[in-house]
Amino acid sequence: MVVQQSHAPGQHEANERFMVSACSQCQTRHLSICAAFGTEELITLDHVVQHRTLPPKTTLFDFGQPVDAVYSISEGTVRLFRLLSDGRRQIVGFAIKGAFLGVTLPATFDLSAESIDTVRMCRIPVQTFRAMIDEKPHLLRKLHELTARELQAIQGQVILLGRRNAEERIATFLLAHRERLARFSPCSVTVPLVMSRTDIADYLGLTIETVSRTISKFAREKLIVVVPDGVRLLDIEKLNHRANEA
Amino acid sequence: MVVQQSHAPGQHEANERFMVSACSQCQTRHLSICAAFGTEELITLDHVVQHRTLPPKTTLFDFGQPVDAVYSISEGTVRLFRLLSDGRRQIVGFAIKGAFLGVTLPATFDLSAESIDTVRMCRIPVQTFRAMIDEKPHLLRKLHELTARELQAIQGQVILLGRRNAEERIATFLLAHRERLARFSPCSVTVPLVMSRTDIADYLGLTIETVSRTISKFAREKLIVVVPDGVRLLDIEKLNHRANEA
DNA sequence: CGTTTCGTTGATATTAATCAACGAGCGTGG
DNA sequence: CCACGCTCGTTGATTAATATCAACGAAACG
Repeated sequence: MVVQQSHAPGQHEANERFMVSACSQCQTRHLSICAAFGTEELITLDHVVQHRTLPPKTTLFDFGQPVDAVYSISEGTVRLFRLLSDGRRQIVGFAIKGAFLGVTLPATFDLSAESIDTVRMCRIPVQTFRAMIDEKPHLLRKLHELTARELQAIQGQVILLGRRNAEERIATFLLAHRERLARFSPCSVTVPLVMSRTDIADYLGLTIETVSRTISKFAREKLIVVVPDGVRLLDIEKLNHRANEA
Repeated sequence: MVVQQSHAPGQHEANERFMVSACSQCQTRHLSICAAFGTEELITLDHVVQHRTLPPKTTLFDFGQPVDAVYSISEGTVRLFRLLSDGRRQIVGFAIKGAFLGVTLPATFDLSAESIDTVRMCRIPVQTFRAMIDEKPHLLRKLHELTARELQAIQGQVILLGRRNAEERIATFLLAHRERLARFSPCSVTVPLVMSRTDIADYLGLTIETVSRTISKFAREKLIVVVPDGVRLLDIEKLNHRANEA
């Protein structure tokens, strides 16, 4: 669904001539909704998909906007959020490699989305996508599966926000984020955090100060070490215990 | 999907002889997933569906249990929740008439469910349901639609729990609950609350005391009146303002 | 090199939780 | 039928957790 990596200007066209399908070569394909496509469908897809690279802090779409396209993220991190009228923000999730934005196929976006770092993505016009769903029950099945997975994930978020304290939230977040990233990068105790403390705070229903203090506390207790753009988990055992406290 | 109402013992068999399909006579059919079924399918359904009436405070299923059946609620209220090991409870939703439990088709239940009051429901063995989905793309479409709607609803819950204070939560809950109930009963300013204050607290991520105090405060301010088993909304305008404060 | 953003830390304020007491309603059993 | 014991909701007093306000240093940025 996305070409493997950026090419020198001249090389790009060359690739298009040689490759049967750029989407079929896509590294994130098997992680994404595109895993549901067969070879011919991928070729069809090549003609409708728009590959885009977004700089950091770019809006993908805004809450309430009519849905004109759906997105598959192939690199980078996107924050999905809602703003209250007074500026309070709740981040509902971080979309990373393989994420599909638009599982609910709403008429208007039910969330806003912004790139955090540089994001590569595939944009599919929604009418095209709907047409494909109508043709292929298999795709609808995959879409339902993705929606179901998302629903289950967000149920966890509800429990976190409703009934867990600051320490449990941070510990849970670090462990869960590591887990998510482990799907690609070899499983490491170093958890890269491309999002800011403010993003983490708005995701966990806390303030930036509480996030900072709790991370500092964990560091003081030697559960983690803060490293540039992330944390290294020193004691996953104990961290897990702090996540499921009591 | 469910017969209209309970019958005298002898009458029940009589009805079965006369009616083409009990499910086709179901009052809640058009509100539920069964709206996706055609006439012949409803007849098929009659043979696999188990109609059950549960007394209050009865477990429908427990978190982690293998999913053996899915449920359609035709009367009463069910609480859907997760328990933490120390007894903290987070209610994720209240299922009422027309609700379908099992939209994500998981292998094991991702929530626990208990009747709050007397609940009438239709139980469909999961393998039967899966088989129907495999045959009918239309049903899968409906299921996806339900899952999507649920996902959108729970996103609202995340925003509520993450970024709204006690007053906003209570006001939002009362208005939203009224809205949900308005689908059946003629739209009234009286909101029946079958669930206890503890249930409301566990749904809104608060304590029972905070719920009680906030409701009392709204009553003192003449926004609502507490009536037996519910509240009457006196000033929906202002209540709405309190819900979306700032 | 100034300026802005970001993360950290400290002091204080505020919200909601906790602890505690009480009264009303309800079901049970004497 | 009444008395007892529950559960439930309410309210008050206090505590604890987290938010808010404020200051600062370091890194990033133009």
